[in-house]
Amino acid sequence: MSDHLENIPELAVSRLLRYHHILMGMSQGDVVSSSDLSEKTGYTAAQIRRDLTYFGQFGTPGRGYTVDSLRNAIADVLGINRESNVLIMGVGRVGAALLHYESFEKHRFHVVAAVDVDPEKVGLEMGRFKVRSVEDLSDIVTEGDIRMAILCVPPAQAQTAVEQLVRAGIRAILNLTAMPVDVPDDVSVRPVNLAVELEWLAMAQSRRGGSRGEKAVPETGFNEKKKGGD
Amino acid sequence: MSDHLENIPELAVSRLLRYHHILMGMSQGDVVSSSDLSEKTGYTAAQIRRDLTYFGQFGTPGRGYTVDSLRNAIADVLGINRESNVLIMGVGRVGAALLHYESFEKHRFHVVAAVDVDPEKVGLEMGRFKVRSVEDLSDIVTEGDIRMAILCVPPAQAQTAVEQLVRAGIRAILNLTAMPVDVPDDVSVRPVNLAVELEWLAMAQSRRGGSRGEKAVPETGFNEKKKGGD
DNA sequence: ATCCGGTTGTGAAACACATCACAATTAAAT
DNA sequence: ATTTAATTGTGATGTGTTTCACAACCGGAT
Ligand SMILES: NC(=O)c1ccc[n+]([C@@H]2O[C@H](COP(=O)([O-])OP(=O)(O)OC[C@H]3O[C@@H](n4cnc5c(N)ncnc54)[C@H](O)[C@@H]3O)[C@@H](O)[C@H]2O)c1
Ligand SMILES: NC(=O)c1ccc[n+]([C@@H]2O[C@H](COP(=O)([O-])OP(=O)(O)OC[C@H]3O[C@@H](n4cnc5c(N)ncnc54)[C@H](O)[C@@H]3O)[C@@H](O)[C@H]2O)c1
Repeated sequence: MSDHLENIPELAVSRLLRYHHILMGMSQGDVVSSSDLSEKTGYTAAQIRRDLTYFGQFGTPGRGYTVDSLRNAIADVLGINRESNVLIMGVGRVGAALLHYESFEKHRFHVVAAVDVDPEKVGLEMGRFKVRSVEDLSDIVTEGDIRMAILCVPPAQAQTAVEQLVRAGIRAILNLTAMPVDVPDDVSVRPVNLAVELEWLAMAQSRRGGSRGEKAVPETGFNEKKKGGD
Repeated sequence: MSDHLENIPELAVSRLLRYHHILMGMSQGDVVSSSDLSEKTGYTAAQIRRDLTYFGQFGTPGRGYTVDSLRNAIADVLGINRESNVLIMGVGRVGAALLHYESFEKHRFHVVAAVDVDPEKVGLEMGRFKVRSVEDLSDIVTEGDIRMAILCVPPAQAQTAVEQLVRAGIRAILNLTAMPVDVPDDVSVRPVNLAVELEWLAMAQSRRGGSRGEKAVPETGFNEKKKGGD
């Protein structure tokens, strides 16, 4: 309960996020040992214990860690210990699927609004939402206390849409578009690109016969930087 | 053009994948320097050059690298220099969106079939596909020469569905389900979980005022290992 | 009260990775 | 032909991360 996020190794941070996620799926009262977590993650038990010592001591020797307090400690140091409201931008096939998806709630993310530029879409009821116009974006963001958005507009509109989002006050964007976007330094973008994910699989494929795919490997970063091809 | 994937540092591999992706979006004839790539990726130019020396020398001093040959060399060493056929399993909202998505072609992934368990869905025309029954899975996989699948069934069916896929001969699975799944050692799974991606953003959010989010960070690994909660 | 199996927390050593700095090389200009 | 400006490829160095191995610790059994 001492050190802060800045002094924790980047790679440890990505693992902490993983532990957190696993702990979210365990019953509060339970006790979990580093070797339990090792089995679930593929990381070594020693590494897990080391990761935890970067910011405190929570375990009891001979027993392990109590799920609840460990999860809380991690969430605390990662700064993900609060509720977040989320906006969906672009209600096409992907955006519509997201509006019917309920499972974000468990992770304390609340989808609270959806906007589209297409007059045909504005006003439609989808899931438990009414699609609103992108013209009202600023108001929606302010009223809804929204700081995060999921971007699912066509790639060609990605940059424009991001600029609208930023102007409206959004500070974090999950970019489902395959298109890289530029943002100011104080806005975070996290790209998700299924083609890239498939490429990882293709790579793993071609490794058959080489090293067995045991070792777990690190996690990807924060911001995109410049424009580039698709 | 000498060393093999196994002796390349894990972290370098993840960057190579990134370079590859960027090069895919540039015109073949062009020349690109390590500092160009540095701007686009956020990695230092020295690091990029170092990454490339792990498996050969392709540049001409004073000019840089020709896009085409560099991309090819990377694709070659990563083993992603071939076409792959892909199956969609579960044609709900997400699966249907994927069936209308064309952009995988650019990356040499070809969606060639879709299956569902629901008799209401089987036989429907979606995009340019006819949804087929999960009972015909083995035949479809064999006939279509398919080794990769994108899993978009409900979380509760994830493990069952994966077992069907593996039995049918699929060797690589992109898991869009939020549910971790077990697979044999020689099958690769790549989980994509939007809630986790949102958590990265929440984390970046809470850093405001701390370290500027400049530094690019590594990329996540191959296989899940055991079951766990959602 | 003591022992015992199991587990944590952590120094120290080993390893992997990134950065630095520059000689070698090239294309283009003169 | 020579100069110039640009850029590569890489030893050497330094930093960051993982692993090892074990003393300290805890709770429960005897
Ligand atoms: N469909 C898939 O399976 C899939 C897979 C991976 C990535 N993607 C990407 O996700 C994005 C969305 O895909 P989709 O299939 O839902 O596309 P879509 O064309 O069905 O939907 C796009 C929606 O965005 C709206 N829009 C356009 N500009 C806007 C703006 N400035 N503000 C608000 N709304 C705006 C459009 O009116 C439309 O309703 C695309 O970038 C696509 O490349 C899609
Ligand atoms: N909807 C979203 O925005 C979203 C976002 C993130 C993740 N996900 C995940 O993606 C998955 C799919 O989501 P969805 O909204 O499309 O769900 P959905 O319920 O609309 O579709 C699921 C489909 O899978 C089929 N199915 C079930 N068992 C099957 C089997 N054994 N073999 C073949 N098909 C089978 C069902 O018949 C149904 O058509 C879920 O796991 C969900 O958690 C969805």
